[in-house]
Amino acid sequence: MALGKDYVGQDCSLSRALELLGERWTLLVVQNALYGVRRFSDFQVRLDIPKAVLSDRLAHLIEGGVMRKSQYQTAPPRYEYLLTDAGIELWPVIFAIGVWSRRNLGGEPPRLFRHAECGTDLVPSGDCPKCGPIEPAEVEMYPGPGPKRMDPVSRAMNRPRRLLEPVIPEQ
Amino acid sequence: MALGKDYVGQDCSLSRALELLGERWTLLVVQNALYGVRRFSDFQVRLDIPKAVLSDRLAHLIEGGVMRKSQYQTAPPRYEYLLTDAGIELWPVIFAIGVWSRRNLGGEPPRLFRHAECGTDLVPSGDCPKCGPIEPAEVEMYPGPGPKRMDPVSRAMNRPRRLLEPVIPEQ
DNA sequence: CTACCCCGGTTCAATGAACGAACCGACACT
DNA sequence: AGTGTCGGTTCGTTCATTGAACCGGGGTAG
Repeated sequence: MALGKDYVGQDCSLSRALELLGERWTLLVVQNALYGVRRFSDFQVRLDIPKAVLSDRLAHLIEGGVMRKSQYQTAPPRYEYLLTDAGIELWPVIFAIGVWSRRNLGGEPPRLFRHAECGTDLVPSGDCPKCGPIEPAEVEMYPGPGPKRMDPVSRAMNRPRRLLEPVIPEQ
Repeated sequence: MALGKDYVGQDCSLSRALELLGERWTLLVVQNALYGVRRFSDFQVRLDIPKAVLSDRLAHLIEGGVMRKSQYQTAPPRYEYLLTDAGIELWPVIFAIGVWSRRNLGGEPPRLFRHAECGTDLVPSGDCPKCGPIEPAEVEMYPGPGPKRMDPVSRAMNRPRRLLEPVIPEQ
């Protein structure tokens, strides 16, 4: 999507954002990164995405300044994929789409979000109703009533935890 | 994207929303509907989108309850495409992506948004800083410094006007 | 009456993207 | 020496997008 045959000629910010974020899987990758997924193989397990596509999407996100690649061991060289500040700023977008989806498409949420400090669930704007606007790192996710995946990565994510806190699948 | 090879197995609201909204062009169609575009040919002129794709996307949006088709003349039968309430509720999502894009990808905005009643520009959350949360119908768009398309539909959109107010290209 | 235009589409061949299976290289462990 | 893990790449098949051509109902100008 990002080469040549884009949303050329569009004059709005939305089209520029969609060239980067509008490809299939991309927003789900960012969402999982917010949820703490960092490793190539963990994204792959959680998303059931072809490796070639994941590789392509991560490359585009890095190119676009949304994620960055960081080496976490040298022998053999291994990398993890982290959100940049620009990427973390996508939290309101992802939360807003989730809110819209639950209101308008229905379905039980597998995860809920509350302000870690005071335990109050976030309102649709993404703010804490008691404390006002909060950072993604102040948000705690905890299991909701909806169905959950049972792969090791998802299971590690089903414990209450803050956004951006690294997911460590057991074994 | 919406048939068979979807984001099956994903457990989150985001993936359900993306099955409907994540296809190429779809969010741009919704955005233009919020900006007042209603007719098939006007979407087509504004977006430079293949007719077959536009037809497909409108059908999916109707199926998903985001838009509805309304007859505006009988001989010959002509239809316009309107947002449902669910569709109008996508305004915060679209505004949030636009805000993110301007902050993180740069570029001059061709359009700015203010509260129609008091004339104050909206804050990133989409609220009016003086009056608090407001409805999309209370938002007025007006030309910003960025480049603008010059097709008849876009030209009609470059005058200050409220969201959802129908665009009527001259001629 | 005829020709042409507008609107809202559909059809079709060519191109490009996504999928999934197979493979690979570096290293660790047994 | 063989097996396993991580982070990929390669490749043939399938699916989606594109742009051009076509179409039909009706209005309008000559």
